[in-house]
Amino acid sequence: MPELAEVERNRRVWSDGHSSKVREVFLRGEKRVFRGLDARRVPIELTGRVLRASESHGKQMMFCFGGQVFLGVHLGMTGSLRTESPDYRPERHDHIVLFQAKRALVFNDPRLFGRILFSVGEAPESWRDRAPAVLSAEFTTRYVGSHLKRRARSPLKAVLLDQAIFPGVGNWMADEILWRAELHPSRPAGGLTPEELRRIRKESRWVCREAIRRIADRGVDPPKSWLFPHRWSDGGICPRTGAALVREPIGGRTTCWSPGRQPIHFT
DNA sequence: GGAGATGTTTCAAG
DNA sequence: GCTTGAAACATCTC
Repeated sequence: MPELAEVERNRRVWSDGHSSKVREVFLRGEKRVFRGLDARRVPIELTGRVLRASESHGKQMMFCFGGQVFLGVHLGMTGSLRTESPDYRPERHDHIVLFQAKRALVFNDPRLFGRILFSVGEAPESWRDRAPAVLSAEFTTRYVGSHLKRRARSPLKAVLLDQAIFPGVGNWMADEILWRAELHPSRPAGGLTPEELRRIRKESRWVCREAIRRIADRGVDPPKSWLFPHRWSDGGICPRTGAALVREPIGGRTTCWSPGRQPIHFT
């Protein structure tokens, strides 16, 4: 269940293990989540290290250990982090478990779309090269506009999902942003007026900030006044207009929008 | 049994 | 060389 705020919530679960040493590492190194790295190094480097700090950025998380050891986690579509007791026995879809004195930090991912990054000395390149956060000062209307221009012919929905532009925005957040900005998800990204561009930036930031407050800080789902609870199945009603919502694939993903509120008038 | 799922990467075509 | 769309990845749930 991992978009920006869910990712941050998962990070906070493992942050229980800050300042504690890793006594033992369990991992299923042959699994796809370790693609692109030599998984045998992971237990060798991590055993005996203290988890010093962690950070999330978009859909990525980085856990930093003593000795400049870095463990990155991407939850993919079905990944999750949780803690268990120190005598926990790893189960079927647990791919890495870090045992500490008072808990076990567990990464579970049935569908294996998630990914583990690992490096020693400095953080992995993809972490160092990440795009500006939606909530950062660099995320200006000018910045958004220049990136949308490059994707001029793609539907807005597809561009909102581009992690190099909107880090952390996933399928439901993209729908929420477009619904609030009153923009049809099929609109070509290059055809927005300056005013519409400002709305994209404003609502992107609002949805990211509020999602973190509710989901990461308080652990509750967005309320009925959002598109969120109405978008998951056919038959949903727009909480602003009272009209039927539409669900159709756009940009390769299930997309939900409110026709009266988000017209296709190509300006 | 079949379709679809809150994601990314890769590949081929335009 | 860049953009774009579709397929592939693997498993579970409805």
